[in-house]
Amino acid sequence: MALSTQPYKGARDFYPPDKRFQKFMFSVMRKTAERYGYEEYDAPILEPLEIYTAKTGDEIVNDQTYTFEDRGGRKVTIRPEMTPTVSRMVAGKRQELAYPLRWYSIPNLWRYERPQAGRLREHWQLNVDIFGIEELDAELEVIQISHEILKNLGATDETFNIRLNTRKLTNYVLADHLGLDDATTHSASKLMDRMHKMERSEFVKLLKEVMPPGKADELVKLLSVKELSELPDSIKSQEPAKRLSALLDLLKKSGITNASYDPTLIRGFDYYTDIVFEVFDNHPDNNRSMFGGGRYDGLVGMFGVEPVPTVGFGMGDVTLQKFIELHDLMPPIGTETDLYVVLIDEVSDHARKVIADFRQMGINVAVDWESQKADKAIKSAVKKQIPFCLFIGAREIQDEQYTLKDLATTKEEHGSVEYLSKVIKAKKAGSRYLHITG
RNA sequence: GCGGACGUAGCUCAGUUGGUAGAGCGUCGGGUUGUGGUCCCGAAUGUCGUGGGUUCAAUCCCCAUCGUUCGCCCCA
Repeated sequence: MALSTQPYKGARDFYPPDKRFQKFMFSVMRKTAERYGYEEYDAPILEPLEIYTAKTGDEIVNDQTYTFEDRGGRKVTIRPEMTPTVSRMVAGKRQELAYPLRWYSIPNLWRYERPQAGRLREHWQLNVDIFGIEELDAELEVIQISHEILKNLGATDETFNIRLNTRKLTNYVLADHLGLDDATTHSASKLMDRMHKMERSEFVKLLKEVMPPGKADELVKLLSVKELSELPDSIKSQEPAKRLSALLDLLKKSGITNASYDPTLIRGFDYYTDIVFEVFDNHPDNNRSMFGGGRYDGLVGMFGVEPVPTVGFGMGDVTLQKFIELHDLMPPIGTETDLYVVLIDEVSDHARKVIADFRQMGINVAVDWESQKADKAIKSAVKKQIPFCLFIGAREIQDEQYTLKDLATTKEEHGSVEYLSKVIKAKKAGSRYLHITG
């Protein structure tokens, strides 16, 4: 019985071209985060189950995560998200860290679920968090970073939009303004989160099943506003509304033209305490939320230390890749190998020395040790997308002038190792694919 | 966890109202033994996802199972 060559359900193999693309995405993420002074951290992929159950307080965690018992009888979970982990790390050094902390990471995360479009069991997610700032500057900075990553990937403001809301305002509207009890507030907010996914009449019908019809009608009216200013005075005069309004203003002043208020925005996690945001793809074939984040001031405090105000977001690679493909932002990404050496006659000490010299010059060299025929070696190099071929045969060895072939232009030139290295480097520098410099 | 669709060559797929299969692309070889992408010629490759059932006979029908995929629940 032959073994299957397929990767595990819901997980992916990254063949070199896939990995190249991933490295490209990650490098844009890293460079953008670092431009804002964020530092990279990492942590174990395994965590004690409790850091997830304590937060959500539910057994759902058991059903939707990879959890097992280790040989010491400990319940262990493969991390499904990074936020509890980073909160744990901050809490662990609560007193000695220099605030504000600006941290980022690109962890591999796992959840036990049925795979579907844009959602696998395994994915990578950029996590950007700022700890220790209560003011809106934290929200502004984090949203700027997420906006700028998309821009640095080549996206324009027209291709996506940023929606904002605040948990506090939603709670005020449901609990205080409409006077709903806790259970009704909860079920109403779950419905609100799905409002855009259904017909309006369907939404109203479902809403009326959980609350008095009059209140449902009023809620629908409040959820239909496009701007904070359209809300009744009694609501928009509340602190959370003013705060959100100020943030929207700051975003506009920062040149972000695609951010707006969305009263239906909730986000699934319970740990958000105030402002939340989500980034939506504007492409008709992918009209969905790509990623988001918000303020969660209470999570660090769960570890028994003084709480730390925190704002962060998570950006997954699967949805981001879909965005890049749909908007045709995929850059040509070649191999890291610069040069494919073809030994025409035989492997000589001279040829070995030449190969070593190229490497010494900083050129990434692969050698075609076996193929005697030049045409096969060239085909192989083309297939590997290596930009240059170098021929070393009797002629070259004799006059120490080697033959370099540019596989894209088919042009050849002869020269010393030093000269040809410069030619290769010049071409490499010209093919920079990042939209961000450095 | 629930429901739909699908599973035939490396890839994309055709096919058989039940008699053990085909195309295109790709791969490999040759034309062209120091030069690729074009062209021409030739070749290889399948337990028709897996297991069981019905049948003289199953890739086809039935059941189960695994996998892929889309959606629901849930929500990175």
